[in-house]
Amino acid sequence: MAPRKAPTVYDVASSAGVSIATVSRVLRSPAKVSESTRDRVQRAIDALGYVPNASARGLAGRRTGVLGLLLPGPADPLAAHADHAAGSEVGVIDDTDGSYADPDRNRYFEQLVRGCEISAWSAGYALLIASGQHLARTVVLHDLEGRVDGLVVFAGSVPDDLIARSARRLPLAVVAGRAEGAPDSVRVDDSGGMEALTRHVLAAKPPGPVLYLAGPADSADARDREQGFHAAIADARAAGRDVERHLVPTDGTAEAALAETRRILRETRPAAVIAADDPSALAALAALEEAGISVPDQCVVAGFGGVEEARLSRPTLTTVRQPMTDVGIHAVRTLQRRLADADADPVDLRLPVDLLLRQSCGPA
Amino acid sequence: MAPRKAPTVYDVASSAGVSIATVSRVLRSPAKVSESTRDRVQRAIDALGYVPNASARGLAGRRTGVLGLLLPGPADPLAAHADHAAGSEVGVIDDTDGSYADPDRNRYFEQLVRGCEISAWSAGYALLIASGQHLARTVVLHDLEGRVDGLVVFAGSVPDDLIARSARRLPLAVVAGRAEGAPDSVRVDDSGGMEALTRHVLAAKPPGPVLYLAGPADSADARDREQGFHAAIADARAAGRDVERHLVPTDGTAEAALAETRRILRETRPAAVIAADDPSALAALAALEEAGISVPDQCVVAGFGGVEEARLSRPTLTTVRQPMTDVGIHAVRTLQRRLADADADPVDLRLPVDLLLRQSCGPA
DNA sequence: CTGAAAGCGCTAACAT
DNA sequence: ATGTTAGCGCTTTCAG
Repeated sequence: MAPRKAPTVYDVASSAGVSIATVSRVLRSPAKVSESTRDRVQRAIDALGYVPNASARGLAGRRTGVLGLLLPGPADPLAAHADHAAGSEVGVIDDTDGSYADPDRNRYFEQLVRGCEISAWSAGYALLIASGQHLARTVVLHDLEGRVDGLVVFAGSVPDDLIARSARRLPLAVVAGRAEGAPDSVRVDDSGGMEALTRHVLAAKPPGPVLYLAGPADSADARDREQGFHAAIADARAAGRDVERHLVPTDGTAEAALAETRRILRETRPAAVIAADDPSALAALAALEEAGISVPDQCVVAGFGGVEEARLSRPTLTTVRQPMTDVGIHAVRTLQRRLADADADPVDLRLPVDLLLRQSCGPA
Repeated sequence: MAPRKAPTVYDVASSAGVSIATVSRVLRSPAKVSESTRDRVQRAIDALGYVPNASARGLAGRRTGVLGLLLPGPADPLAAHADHAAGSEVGVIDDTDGSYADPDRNRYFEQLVRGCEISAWSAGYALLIASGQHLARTVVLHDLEGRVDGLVVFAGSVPDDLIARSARRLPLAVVAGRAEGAPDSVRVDDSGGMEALTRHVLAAKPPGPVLYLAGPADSADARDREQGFHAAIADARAAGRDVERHLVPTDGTAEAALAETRRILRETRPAAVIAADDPSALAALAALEEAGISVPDQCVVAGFGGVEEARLSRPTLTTVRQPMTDVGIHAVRTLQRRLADADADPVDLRLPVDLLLRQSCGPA
């Protein structure tokens, strides 16, 4: 069953006794064709099983109808999800018992892909995905450029100068970060999320110092979160509260977090541990358990990210959920916007996050 | 900064003082061009930032260089993963403590996407993904047909007759199931996996009957798994062992599994519960705990699927991990195969699964 | 080794 | 309302 040659507009046209222009019209602007011929053409299309050739369309119409998504090395998500209004309020979901059944939590990339996919198809675009790792990143980006009308690029998946070069050629939105030279970006509100989280922790913790596991200093996310942390602390102090804090830079790995927490526990007895990421928070949880310090009674703990383990740990971990599906949705919208108006103002969206209250910070 | 018109082969040609044919040659078959002109052309390409237009290429070369992946309503995965040889041995991984740190476990679709993506790009194809839900499925499939050289379709994401129609036009591989009319398919070895799992359970369980939560009868996967279960039981009996079994059909939901298990526990005291899916197994675990039956001492439990929760439950759940990344990889390979030879023999790959031994079935 | 030229299938003026 | 026609940018014989 060798795939036979696909029928073209010419086949449809002659079969329906019209010109190819008319065939094209019934496909693109049916209103311009009389109902009778429209029906005749449509019948021919169905009979022949005609499917328009996207390459020819793309060439003639100088648009591909495809948007690209470039991710770093691994993953991508795509699960059922309600849109998240692009306001600035921090949503609060009580998930003390870890039963908050958002089916696609944590699946960071999967959610992002899903969001882009939903948004792209509903805008009439197909979605091409690629991760800049298998092949030289530059090759992939380059290849993508010739295939799409716009590009969503995950921050850091490819060097900034390459992003800048591509951004000069086509609409490009950076997600989960920024890139010099790319006008548009969509990310979550890291600092606002951490500030809200810290505020919550400060309200829940017993008396004593706050330990902050900061993550790598070369990560923009980590820096933003830390800034939110400091803001909340400053606020509390301004309100007359005396808060002692210990800043602990780590490389962002759970191992480092574990080692650092253990070390600290030998010197101090923290009343709260806040980590810039969930794995580190979970590591801290483990270190505290080792030390016989009970969570949340003697020390509260909180993370950032919303990974699945945070929901299933014991105690379950209070954390911040990142609306990646929305990031994807908005990134594509940004693309459409710029596709419609190349000179639109640059946008740097910061989507609000959700605080997930769980056992590690005590009763909600 | 309005995106300016992209340079074409003509621009490169005139800039390098050659014909467009030569430009095309340095891109497609560099060997046919003398080194000096090749360098000259390459310099022009770099200087102009020329990127070939995929639509024009697709039209002229009558191949798009794109493969499509059609998924059902939701999700898609994509995580780091080692290739899985397509043999027929059931891999066994001891994961009693739930620390088996495969980063992409459970992420069913994500892994599939990832596999397709890896495989497609390494074969020189881009990957277009779509899920047949937002828009009418038929529209998506149709649209996809005009854009790609081959299609991977998740079983059930679109009606079989549509799949058959598309399969007549282009190489199409069905994954995670079969579809009438599509010659090629790639899925996991459900029956072999369940057979191995059951064998393991039979060896580990205390004396007493085996409960099998079968899942929905209209699911081909569920039927295959049940067949594997029966095969293992028959084997044990043939070996002279006396095994009592209780078959319990469910609708595949955890709720049904919970209710059924509770009901059964009022009448019988099983020594083992095997479920055709992880959520059901976890539900059974809960029902057993309620009834004060200790797992694995008094009753062992096993699931199928390898979801994340199975790793994090207490006790951790023995289950079968499905190599979805490999399914994706092989699906794309199948496509390539048929792209190369439209009359190749049909293939129905059954990829081997891994048994994850955990606490719910006692010490490994 | 290189150039000329004929499409690939479709869209979008421009005619009629 | 419908037909004619000129490309869109690239690949690929076919000559030279």
